[in-house]
Amino acid sequence: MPTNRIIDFPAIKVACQNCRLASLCLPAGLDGPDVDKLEHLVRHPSPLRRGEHVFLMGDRLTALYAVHSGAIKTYTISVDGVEKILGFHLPGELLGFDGLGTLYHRCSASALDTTSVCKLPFDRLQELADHLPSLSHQLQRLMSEEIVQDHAMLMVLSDMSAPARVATFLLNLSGRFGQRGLSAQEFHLSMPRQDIANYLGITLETVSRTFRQMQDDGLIAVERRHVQILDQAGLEVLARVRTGKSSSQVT
Amino acid sequence: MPTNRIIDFPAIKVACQNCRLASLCLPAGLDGPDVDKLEHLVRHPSPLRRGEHVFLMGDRLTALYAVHSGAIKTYTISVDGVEKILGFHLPGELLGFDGLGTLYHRCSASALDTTSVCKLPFDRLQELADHLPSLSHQLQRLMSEEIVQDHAMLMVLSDMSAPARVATFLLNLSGRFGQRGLSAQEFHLSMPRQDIANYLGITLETVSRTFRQMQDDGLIAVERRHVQILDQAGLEVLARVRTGKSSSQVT
DNA sequence: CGCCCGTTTGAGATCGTTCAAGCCAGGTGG
DNA sequence: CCACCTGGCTTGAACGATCTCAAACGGGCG
Repeated sequence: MPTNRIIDFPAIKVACQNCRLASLCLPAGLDGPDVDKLEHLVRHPSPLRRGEHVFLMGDRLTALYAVHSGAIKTYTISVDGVEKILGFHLPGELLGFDGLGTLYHRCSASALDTTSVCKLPFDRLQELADHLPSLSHQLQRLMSEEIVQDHAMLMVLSDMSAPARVATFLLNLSGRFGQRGLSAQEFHLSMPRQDIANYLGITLETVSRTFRQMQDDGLIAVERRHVQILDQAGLEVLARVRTGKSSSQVT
Repeated sequence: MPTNRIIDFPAIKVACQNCRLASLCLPAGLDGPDVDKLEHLVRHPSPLRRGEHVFLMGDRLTALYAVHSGAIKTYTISVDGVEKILGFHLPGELLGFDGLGTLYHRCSASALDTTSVCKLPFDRLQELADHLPSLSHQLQRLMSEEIVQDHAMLMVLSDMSAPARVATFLLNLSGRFGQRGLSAQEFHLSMPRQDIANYLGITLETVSRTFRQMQDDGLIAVERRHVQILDQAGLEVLARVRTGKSSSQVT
């Protein structure tokens, strides 16, 4: 692997203080001076290329990571070698919480695109959190939100028809892009169809067919990785179509 | 609702110090004196009857709860009124982590059987944790483990055939009963078929048929709520039968 | 004793998968 | 600059696991 010396990054100063994502990330809810302390322990490894890993399942947990730019997928490999994608992570989101129990990573994380991350060495982060309740609480909040997200995903996977899953996925991405100041109507999918399918618990053919159907219905315009949301309300209706499964209805 | 005064509980002193479940619960990893401090804030509400709630989705989070005896289910109701069961909680397990982000409960929790819980008032718990890093870390660990569990469930729901789901469910319960010093081979299902089905993302008819098939295959003996595991290895094999779904195989 | 609810069992319908072929864009080499 | 090749994506047709609908069963409780 030749060392790429054409681009040099030292000039780019990434600081939580002036990061547009601070309100979505770990600094949220911290006082200025506390953000300063947090910032002193953040490291900025050189950007990852597509497919490179942030950490691998089984690695000792040495740090938590925040996505700074690009996109990351987290996934596990089951005993029989099947990959299951657990989530896609956009700028401002933290990775690694599932390793805090055992201090070993329980899933792998790899870049979907050229991606830069902020590294938060765990020992030092923990030490700081022990002295800053506000930081400790913020970590707690973020973990809690991950649990809530996972619960939402459980609902998607157990209850929803394929079109509802895809609609939910697009709306979720759209909302997250919007939060980050990007267009919520038009965006780029950094993951292949296979990964979307895996994440949603359906096949890539079904994803493809569903995209087409949505396009024919005028809900979206999709061209390979480029997606445009034409009828958000329509998607929201579609997202509510359950499979049924005789789930107990509470009226 | 008549007040039941036949049984009186004051004589029953529930203390973390001599609770058989301490090693699975919040006191795990705390020093003796710290357990003592924790114990001073624990409250013991009178037992819940089947169907009674520990908390409701939308309630302000005032406490975390540990199951002391019995069993609890947590579930959400989606906008269109469909119930989705997120988990079953056995003695020693904590509830409420999903409310730490917003300070409102994001799911409901109800008793599957007569159940007693230990109530941990949140303000006081947080305050104590701010001064006891070991408690804070233990909370962190438990939340992390919940995330890991949810991830395992995502895998079950997106990848597995109905028989594999049921087998996984039985093995999971079996293991948890074993950890608690109960029989891992023979146990009681405190939840109806409908709830098992809902939790596993299949229909109650499929659960019923799968139980029958497993019984015919000599893997289990099942009689209504009573289950006996006859061939654990066989169940483990069954639990690995995926639906396929063209998931990327990593060999 | 009889009702009711949870459960079992059966037969047909359906959604999504499977398998298979073709397409398109981007990169490579002539 | 173009032909070719590759990998990701699309499209089609048939199959099958699981759902749906429906009916019967049985244990527990009033």
